Amino acid sequence: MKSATKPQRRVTRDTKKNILEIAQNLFSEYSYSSVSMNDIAKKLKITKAALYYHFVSKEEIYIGVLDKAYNDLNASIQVALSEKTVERRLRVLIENYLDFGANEKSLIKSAMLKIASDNFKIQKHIVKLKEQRINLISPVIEEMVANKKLSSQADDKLLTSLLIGMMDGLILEYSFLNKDINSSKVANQIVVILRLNN
Amino acid sequence: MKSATKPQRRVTRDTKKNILEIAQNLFSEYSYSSVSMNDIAKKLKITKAALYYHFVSKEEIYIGVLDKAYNDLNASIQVALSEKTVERRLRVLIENYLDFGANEKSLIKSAMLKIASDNFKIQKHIVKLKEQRINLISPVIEEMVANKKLSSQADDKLLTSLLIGMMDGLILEYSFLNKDINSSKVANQIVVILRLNN
DNA sequence: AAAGTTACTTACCGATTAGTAAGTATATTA
DNA sequence: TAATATACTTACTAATCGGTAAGTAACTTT
Repeated sequence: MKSATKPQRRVTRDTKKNILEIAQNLFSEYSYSSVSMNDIAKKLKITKAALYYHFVSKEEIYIGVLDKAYNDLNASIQVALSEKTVERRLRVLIENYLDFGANEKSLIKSAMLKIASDNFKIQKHIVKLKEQRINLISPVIEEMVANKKLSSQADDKLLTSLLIGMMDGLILEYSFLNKDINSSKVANQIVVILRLNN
Repeated sequence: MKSATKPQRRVTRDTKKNILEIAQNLFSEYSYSSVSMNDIAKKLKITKAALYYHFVSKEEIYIGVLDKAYNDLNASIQVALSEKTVERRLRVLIENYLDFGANEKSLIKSAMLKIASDNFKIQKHIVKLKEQRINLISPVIEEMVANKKLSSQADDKLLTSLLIGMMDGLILEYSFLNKDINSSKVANQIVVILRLNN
C-alpha cells in the first residue's frame, strides 16, 4: 500500500473547465469586483495560487466566462435562424434568448454594467461581444420590418436594441425575484407586442 | 490680516448633501463594490475620514442614495397617478419612469444586481424598496386590465413585473450605448405593445 | 531508476479596502 | 475672553485584494 496518504491528483484533468464553471456561477450572481479570486478558489476547494496556474489574471477568467457564454448564446441564435419562416425565426430566437439568459445571467449583467473606470480591456471586450450579438439579431428584425411583419416606426437597429433591452430586463427582473421565466409564454407576448403595425 | 492662510470652513454647509450627490453619480456608473470610499472623497476633494464624520458606514451612504432615488421616483409616479384617464395614468407613468431612470441608473441597477453574498442588510433594503415600487405601479395595471384596456392573459403582478423589467432593461441598454432615450416615443410604443387584447 | 513535467500548496508581496483615534482650525456660545 | 461644538485632517489600524516565488507530491518519460 502506498496511496491514500495524500489526496490523489490527476484524477480530474478538467480543473480549468471547473474554474470557469464556478466563476460563471459567481459572476452571474455578483458583480466583477465583488467576486474575489479567493471566492472562486474556496468554492473549488483549491488555493488561489492554483487559479494562477491555469489563468494569468482575474480579467482572463472573466473574459473566458463571457466568451463561453456569448459563444453559446450565438450558437443558440444560429439555431433559431435556421427556422423556415421569418415569424418562426423571431419567435424561436426570443425563446432561446430568454432560456439562455436565465442560466447565463453574468452575460446579461456584463452587457449592462460598466466594470470599473480604469478597466478598459474588459470594457472594450464586452462592447465587441455586444456588437456581435446585435449583428446576429438585427437581420431578423430587418427581415420582419421589410416583410411588414413588424412596426417600421423605429429604425431596425433601434428596434433590435429595444428587443434586447426588453429581454435582458425581463431576465434580470425575474432572476432578482427568484422566479422562473416561462420562455415560450413570454416569447409569445413579446412577439405580439412587437407587431405594432395595426 | 489673519485669514487667507487656510481654506475657510463653514462656507458650504451642505457637505452631506454633496456626498450623496457624488456617491449617486458613482454608484450610477459602477457597482457598489467597485466604488470605494476614497473614490467618493477624492471627487469631493475631502478626505475619506470626513465621510465618516457625516455617515457611519459605506452601507449607510449607499442606502441614502437609494432612498433618495426611490423617493423621487415614487413622487414622480404619484404625479402620474393624478392624471384623469386610466390610459393617461399609464402613459405618463411610463414616460416619467423612463425619464427618471435615465438619470438615476444606480436605482435601476440596484434593483437588478445582488450586492455581495454577505451583505444582507442592503439586499433586504432593496427588496423592500422594490416592493414599494411594484405596489405603486400595479394598481394602474390592475385598473387597465379591469377596464379591458390591457391583456388579461397574465396576472396583474406578472404584467407589472414585465413592464418594470422592460423599462429597466431599456434604460440600461440605452445607457450602456451612451444613447439618450426618447421617453415619450418609447412610452408610446410600450403602451401600444401592452395593449395585447386584439 | 533518474530526470523532467504537471498540478498544485505554502508563504509571501505591495497596494487598497472599510473604518478609527487623535489632533486641529474655525465658528458659536457662555 | 474662555469653553464648547462643528467640521474636518493626519495618521493609523487589521483585513483583504490581485498576483508571485519557491517548494513539492504525483505522474510521465527516458
